[in-house]
Amino acid sequence: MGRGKIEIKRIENCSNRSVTFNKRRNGIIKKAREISVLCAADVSVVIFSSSGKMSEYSSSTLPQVLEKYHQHSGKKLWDAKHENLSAEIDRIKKENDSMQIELRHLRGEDVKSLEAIELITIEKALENGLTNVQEKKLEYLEMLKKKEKLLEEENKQLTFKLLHCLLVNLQHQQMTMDRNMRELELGFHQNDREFPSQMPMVFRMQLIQPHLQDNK
Amino acid sequence: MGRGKIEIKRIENCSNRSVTFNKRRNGIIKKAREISVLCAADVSVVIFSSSGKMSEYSSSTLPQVLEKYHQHSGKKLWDAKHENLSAEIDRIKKENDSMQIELRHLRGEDVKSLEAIELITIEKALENGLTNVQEKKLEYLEMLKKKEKLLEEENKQLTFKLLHCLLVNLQHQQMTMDRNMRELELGFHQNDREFPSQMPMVFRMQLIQPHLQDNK
DNA sequence: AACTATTTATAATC
DNA sequence: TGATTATAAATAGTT
Repeated sequence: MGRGKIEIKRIENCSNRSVTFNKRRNGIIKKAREISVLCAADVSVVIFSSSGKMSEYSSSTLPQVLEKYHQHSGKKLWDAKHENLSAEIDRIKKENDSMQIELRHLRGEDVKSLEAIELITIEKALENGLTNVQEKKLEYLEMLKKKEKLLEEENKQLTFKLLHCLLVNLQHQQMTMDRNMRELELGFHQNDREFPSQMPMVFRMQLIQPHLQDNK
Repeated sequence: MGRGKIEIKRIENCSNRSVTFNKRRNGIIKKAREISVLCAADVSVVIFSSSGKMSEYSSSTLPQVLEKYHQHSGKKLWDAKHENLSAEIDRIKKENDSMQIELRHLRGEDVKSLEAIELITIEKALENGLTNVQEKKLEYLEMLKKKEKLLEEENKQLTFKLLHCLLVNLQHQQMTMDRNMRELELGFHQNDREFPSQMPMVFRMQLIQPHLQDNK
């Protein structure tokens, strides 16, 4: 139906093919809609263009139609996918079970049915694990000790620096007191209220006392 | 297209509907085949008549087309069943992973990242398991000992019975020999070759010797 | 994307 | 049912 008859074979010209595809796709979907209305039929059409674009028409929802298809054709639709999943579930479940058994054995549960050799194997495994874990614990403790030592060392150095600082401070204080004494002795009393010495006595005491406590 | 134009609405006349359905179904499937060839398209058509009869066309297999559909439309096709299975797989996999981790920890592997508290917990678990397993081993050993004792007891009784049997046997032999002696003394020589005594000497020796060894 | 000559599909009829 | 046919619809080639 058209200006000329065409052979039903792949249209090589890409843009021609695309145009024809669109026209015919619309035609099919229109026809599908018509038959579903005219004849109360349930229809699903899914079309992928050669470029991968999808079009669909479905009188009811596609899953519903597929469910019908499924009923009709005896399961063969879902099975592939479904069976893969089921198989995977089985596989994982088995893995699961064996691990569960191993765990139970390692906990010493459920060992009634075991032979002596198995018991010994499990015991070995447990002892092994225990050794490993205790080793790790030891490592951890040693690490803690090292850290402790480092901190102690740091502490020592800080204390040393602090003491040094304290000493300097004391010397400075002494010097100031000496100067004050000298000023007192020389009788510069009128300047005391207007220009107090750089660091007031109270402040000096606050700074000094904690260190004195630390040194106790 | 036909002798007259028709409105697109349900055909009430049942046989008319059936005729139209068949003609149009053939038409759609023909068109589907044509577009798939002309345009290298992937097409699936599923049609159910109002009486429930199914027709289908699919350029590749329907599951393949549906797989494509699935990829395109993101899961909404593989409904409840499928998702249940997927969810179960996820659940089991998680369970699996946690068990695997626990097992690794119990083996003392992979514990670099662990905190001290965790290490101690694992150690406790291992010690617990070890205690349990060793208990079981003890039970097993005791069971073996009991069995041993039972067997020894049984053995003793069997030995006793055997000795008794042996004694009876010896007595019987003695009696036979005595009788033979008496017969010899009484001069019944001619009967010896034709009627040898019930149990020949050689057989008696075979039966007796092993018991003598056991008794040593 | 619209047009149109022609083919194709199909509704009505036999 | 199945074949025929007049006509509607689809569409290939064209603009």
